[in-house]
Amino acid sequence: MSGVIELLDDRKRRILAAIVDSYIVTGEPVGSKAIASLPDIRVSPATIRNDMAMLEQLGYLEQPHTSAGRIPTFAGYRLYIDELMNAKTLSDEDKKLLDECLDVEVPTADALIESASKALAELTHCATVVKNVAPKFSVITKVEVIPTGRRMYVLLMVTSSGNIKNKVCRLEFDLTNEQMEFFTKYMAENLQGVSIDQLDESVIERLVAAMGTYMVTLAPLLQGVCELAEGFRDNEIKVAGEKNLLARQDLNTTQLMRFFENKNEVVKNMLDDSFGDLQVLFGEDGGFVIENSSMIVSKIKKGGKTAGSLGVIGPMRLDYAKIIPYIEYLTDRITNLISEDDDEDDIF
Amino acid sequence: MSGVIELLDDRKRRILAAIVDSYIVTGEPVGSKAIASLPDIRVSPATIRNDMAMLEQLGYLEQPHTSAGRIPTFAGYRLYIDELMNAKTLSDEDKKLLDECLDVEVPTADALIESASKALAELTHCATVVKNVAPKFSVITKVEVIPTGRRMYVLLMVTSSGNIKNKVCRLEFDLTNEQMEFFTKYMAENLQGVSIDQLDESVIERLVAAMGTYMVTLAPLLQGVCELAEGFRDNEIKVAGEKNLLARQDLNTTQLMRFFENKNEVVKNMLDDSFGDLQVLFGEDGGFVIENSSMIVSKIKKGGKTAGSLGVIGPMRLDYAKIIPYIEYLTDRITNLISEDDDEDDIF
DNA sequence: GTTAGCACTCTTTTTATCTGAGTGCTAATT
DNA sequence: AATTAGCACTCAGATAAAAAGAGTGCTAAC
Repeated sequence: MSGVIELLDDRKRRILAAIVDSYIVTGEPVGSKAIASLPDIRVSPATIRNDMAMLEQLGYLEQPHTSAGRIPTFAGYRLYIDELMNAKTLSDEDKKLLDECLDVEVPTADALIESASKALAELTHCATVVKNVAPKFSVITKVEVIPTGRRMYVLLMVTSSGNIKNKVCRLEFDLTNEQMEFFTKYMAENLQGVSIDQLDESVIERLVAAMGTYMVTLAPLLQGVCELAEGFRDNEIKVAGEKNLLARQDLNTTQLMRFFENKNEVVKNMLDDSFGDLQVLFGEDGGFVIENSSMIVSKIKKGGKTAGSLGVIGPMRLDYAKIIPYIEYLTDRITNLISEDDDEDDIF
Repeated sequence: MSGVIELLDDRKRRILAAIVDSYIVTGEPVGSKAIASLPDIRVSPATIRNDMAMLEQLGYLEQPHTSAGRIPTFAGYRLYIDELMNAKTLSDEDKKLLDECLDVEVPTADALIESASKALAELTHCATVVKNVAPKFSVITKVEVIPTGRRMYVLLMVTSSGNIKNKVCRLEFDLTNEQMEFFTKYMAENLQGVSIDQLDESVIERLVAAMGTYMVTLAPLLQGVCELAEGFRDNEIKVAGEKNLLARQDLNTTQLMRFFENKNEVVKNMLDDSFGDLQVLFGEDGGFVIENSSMIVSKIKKGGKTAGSLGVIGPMRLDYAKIIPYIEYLTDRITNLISEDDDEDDIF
């Protein structure tokens, strides 16, 4: 091994790391002089220039123009993230801060993910995106109907993941007590334990058909039940802190808008694709086109399966060394918290 | 009267109107030549220049710099809106379009206002703001508690305005059937008919005290009830279409952000202040500082009292002649729709 | 292998000049 | 008395030229 010429020796790696570090902070191309002045680099600018030329040849750096410093390429960032940066370990204060974000009243997967998302957007001054697939795993535990006015009824649906949604239905006629009791019982018998994912029009149609003609007045309620389930499913992708990005001038506003408007289609695929627990995607990767942007995503698990993901979207020059540990910590905690629930409360 | 020199004769008014019209469309200062070329102005540029100088002296116009055309001042806009512009009358298609926006499933004040707000944001490419004070008028019609898991209960609150909110409570102990029945009955006896506006901590404390020691386990539920009422109250101000404004470069992004972040405090006062049914506020008026911005607000009524307001926020150079009729129509329709309900369904 | 020195490149900043839209005033016209 | 043509004047914005500066690559010396 010692005979092999190392294309990327230790010094070059340190220089590359220093360049990315600097670029992340300033956003300006980095010159040889700036690097030479760093305390732990003990060579002259000329030497650094040679190394930089080499790093450029290897595809880790590029020059915006001849007389400018260097900026990292995609490959440069990747290497930095995978091998070069020294991820900050979280201080106890950091952990305490993050724990507080997860201290929600009722720690369902939903509430935890949502709260983490908002906190992270705040902390990083970036946008965050969450995907919550808890609905897919969760089943209906309860459907209630409650009269609230003349011909007005509230449908209430509770799922095993602890989520609740309600919906007002306006009917053509008032229901008799008998009808209401029938409905509640019918729902308990036919929908309890049914996966949110499976409950679609076809199920409803079958139920309506099976219900018999006498109870046909109840059909609109069943329709409402279906819409409630849909509501749970549609809720999958959520973005927080969009405004943090719109203010930045290194990201294209139009592209951002387009992204946010189509978040459901766009992000869904990105988070679906199989990848490790934590992954960083760049700009045009994975079909979402926000030039100069980067996305750090991490998975949240539950019983071995992916229960959701939490991600930060920002400029390419994110403070990876800080943010990655943040995300890792949050997703780990959430993963633990929702697993604990499993034993304690049998929510799923 | 005929002897009095008219400072603002008909021609000057027409010229002012033409200048504002043009500026609203182009955003560029308007010169004498452009006005002279209009079909219904039959005087030379020189004459128009004289009139423009006069209009400037009167405070209706200003020049960004010597060699530029004129732009309207606040007073210019005000006169334009109050007297000069010819508001477009809505075509049948327009009305149909707007009616469709109000065709919501369950026409509560809330739903109507929300739907109108979103539609208006879309139609005008501006932000819209709504204030919904329905909660103030509405009273509690129902409080239910529904068990949904070990020590987990859903509180459901329904108000007379047809709004529903739910909240999960996690208790220290499971409730007995007896306790649940007691709670429901206690709520029905003590909170039914109580105004959302009045239900605060002090009421809850009184109820807890009156409940007796045996039922003290229920205190957290009462706390939850209080929070639900708070939730109704907090929901007062909503903004839609923020992004439409962030894209514009004639509005200061920072000021916009600040505005949106503090919308609750800022907008509340603006809409509270007594004013006519429809009002236009400019830039720095009323304490909200988005330079170069304008806000058209219109009231929604219910039984003579203000039930809410609907407003459009955009650049000063809004298409008032089009948007004002839109808002007027929408608020009128909503006012009618929620009054009809009064007779038909006795929701309030 | 490293470094000082230096010519070279290319962006950015500064300075100067030009152009044109639009005005205000005066004097002629209706 | 009101309107208009004519003209000098102003000033923002565009275009061009010049200067400054940051950073490089290469060569030759260490």
